[in-house]
Amino acid sequence: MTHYRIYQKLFAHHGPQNWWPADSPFEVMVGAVLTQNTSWTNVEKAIANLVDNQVLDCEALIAMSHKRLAKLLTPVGYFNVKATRLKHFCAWYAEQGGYNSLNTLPTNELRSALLAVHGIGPETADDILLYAFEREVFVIDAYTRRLFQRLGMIDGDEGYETLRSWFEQGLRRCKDRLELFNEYHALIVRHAKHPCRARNPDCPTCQLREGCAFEQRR
DNA sequence: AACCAGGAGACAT
DNA sequence: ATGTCTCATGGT
Repeated sequence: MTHYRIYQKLFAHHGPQNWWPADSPFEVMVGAVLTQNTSWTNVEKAIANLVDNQVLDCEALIAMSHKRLAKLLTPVGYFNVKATRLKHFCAWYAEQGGYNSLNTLPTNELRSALLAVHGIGPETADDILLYAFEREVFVIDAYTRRLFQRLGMIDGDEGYETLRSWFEQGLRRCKDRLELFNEYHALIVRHAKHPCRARNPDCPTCQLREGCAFEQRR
């Protein structure tokens, strides 16, 4: 089964996901940091806190105290770690001249620049590249590993870069890759949250098993 | 009441 | 290069 075929099945079953849920590229970046190992519903609460206090803004986040920021980030957990990471990111972001300035960089350079920021790892960097800077980068996360492991297409212990290039190569000839990568990653997350338990020929997991085994506890 | 959530860094081996 | 630990709230 090809990468694209699995995408088609996911799309047929779940429909368009309209990611990333945010009102601006900067909000995408903030959300990308806050959602590290954290459910999105908790991130929504923290972002609402930032909006309510009028600090969903690069300069405002830099200016405020660590203590106050950490308090607003309470719902996401790891609030001390994430307050530090957000501040590091914002300082870098402002220093680099903001969105338009960074957007002039080619994808590879922008990616290494992001990875050099404390608190931005491969997945967060790729979330930002794909959903904020609209670059053709395939995001790998734990769901992606588990799904394709259960599909028997990978071992599951491959390195991040290995998997990313595996997906990007597998989808290299597809048209509208930006939209494809955007939707594909969102669909994988959707499929993890809403596993299909019935026999469904359009479900990439059900197709191989009786009942959707993906994300089934024990 | 354990378990997981749209990970990353520090540190030891 | 490859494991293990920590960070921490909120929903199931």
